[in-house]
Amino acid sequence: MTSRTSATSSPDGVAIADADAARDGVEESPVRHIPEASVARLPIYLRALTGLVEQGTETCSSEELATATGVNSAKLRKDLSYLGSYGTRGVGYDVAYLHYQIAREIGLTHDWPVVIVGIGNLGHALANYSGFRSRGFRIVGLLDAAEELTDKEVAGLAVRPFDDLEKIIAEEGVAIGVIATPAHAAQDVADRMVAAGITSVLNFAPAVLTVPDSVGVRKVDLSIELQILAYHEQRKSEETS
Amino acid sequence: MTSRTSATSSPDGVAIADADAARDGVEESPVRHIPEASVARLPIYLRALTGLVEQGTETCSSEELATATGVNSAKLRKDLSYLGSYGTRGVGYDVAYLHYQIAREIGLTHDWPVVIVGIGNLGHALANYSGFRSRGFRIVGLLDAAEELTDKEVAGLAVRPFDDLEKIIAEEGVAIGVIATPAHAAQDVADRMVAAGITSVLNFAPAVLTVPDSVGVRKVDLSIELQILAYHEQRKSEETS
DNA sequence: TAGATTGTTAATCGATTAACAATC
DNA sequence: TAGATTGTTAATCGATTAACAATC
Repeated sequence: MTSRTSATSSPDGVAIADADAARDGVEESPVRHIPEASVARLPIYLRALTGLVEQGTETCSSEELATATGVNSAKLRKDLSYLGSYGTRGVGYDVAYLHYQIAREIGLTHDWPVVIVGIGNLGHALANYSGFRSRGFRIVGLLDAAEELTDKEVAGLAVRPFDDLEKIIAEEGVAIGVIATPAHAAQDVADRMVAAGITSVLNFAPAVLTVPDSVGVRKVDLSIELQILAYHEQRKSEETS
Repeated sequence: MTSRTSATSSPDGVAIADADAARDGVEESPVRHIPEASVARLPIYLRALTGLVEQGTETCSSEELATATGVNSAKLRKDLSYLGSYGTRGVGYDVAYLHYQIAREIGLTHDWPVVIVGIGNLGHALANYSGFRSRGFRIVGLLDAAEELTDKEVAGLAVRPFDDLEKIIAEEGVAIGVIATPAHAAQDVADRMVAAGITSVLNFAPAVLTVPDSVGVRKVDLSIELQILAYHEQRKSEETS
């Protein structure tokens, strides 16, 4: 409820969202609820649209966008219909306009300061990942508990001691934290993030995190995907029909 | 249908699965179909069980395992019931036994040689990721098109030119390939992998891959997860109730 | 036998998708 | 007007979960 306090009281103009939120809140009344499965596909459509914009394509049909993203076209139209009616019957969608509407819906028209904790191989890769910066995410802190990493430069940023966490979160108004530490450290990092005001956590550590209900957590597990592939691979060789 | 040819004709004993498959095929008749959503949770249960084994816990209830994994206990029991009846009413599950059964179901009791193509930051992180090795995945090739990387040592393996792909796949009987290249190179890499006999692809590149139906593809997109978090983060600040 | 916990049933919920009326 | 394509309906499919009989 009263969660984003530190994220909105930023002194240096990074503070976000609330003015827009108030406006949007007035105009779109019934708190449109977009199904989780649809939300998860919006970034996929967005990337395909970015590609079309770069190609100079001005208009596309749901069929074309569906092919480009590997999604069923009826599903795609239904997904888009949750956002509003941004297409034109008989014509299709204006690429640039739809791109903007999806970006706005996801929140990518905001500025999202992010901290990454744990600058091992993975943290290093994440810090350099261009897909973050290009989508409104701004890395404002790389932190690691290992003293030997302090002040080393990674992706143009000096690594800082983990104990600077609270200070950076407060100064920059950080709402989103990324955990790329070993499993045993993850819960402690999450606790400190939450205490400092972070309300969304992206967890790469192989650990289940306990956080208050008001805090969003998503988990990426590299080995789980590989295991799911192995399961299907094994099934293929078992096919004796 | 006739897909895994090169993966099974390996000359050096890496060839896998087929003997086991024949045996299993005889014993478990009706080609048990495990729902996709359940398959995706098996690795999560497996990890929790690994933790319990390490703690020396011998038995656990569905309730305990559910709490440890953040899953509803009824759902967990239903998931496990697809594998067989491995629990004891009134008692719970034998941790070591259940661990083995899940590992066997996923295929982690096999040896899975894997190649990684694209040794940038992410490929580097993947090569060093301990979660692969500890689960039966064995990295047998790190490949990159950039000549300046050739013969550099990463995770104890010399990086090899991309053109060695077919040779390594044939020699080692590789069925699973990991793509960690930039988006523009991903489809070409996938095509060459498939032509060389690979039947499962884990794709980290931000691109939609086109492969034959017989080839399994899973996609991990780091920025998509962050965008989904941003969506929910934005919704939190819009709550005007 | 009494207590505990599994494995399964069945109700519910949510997601997918073919089909088509609306409309450009 | 004719052709094209959206936005929506409704049927279907799959996943979740409370409840409980089976059974240790």
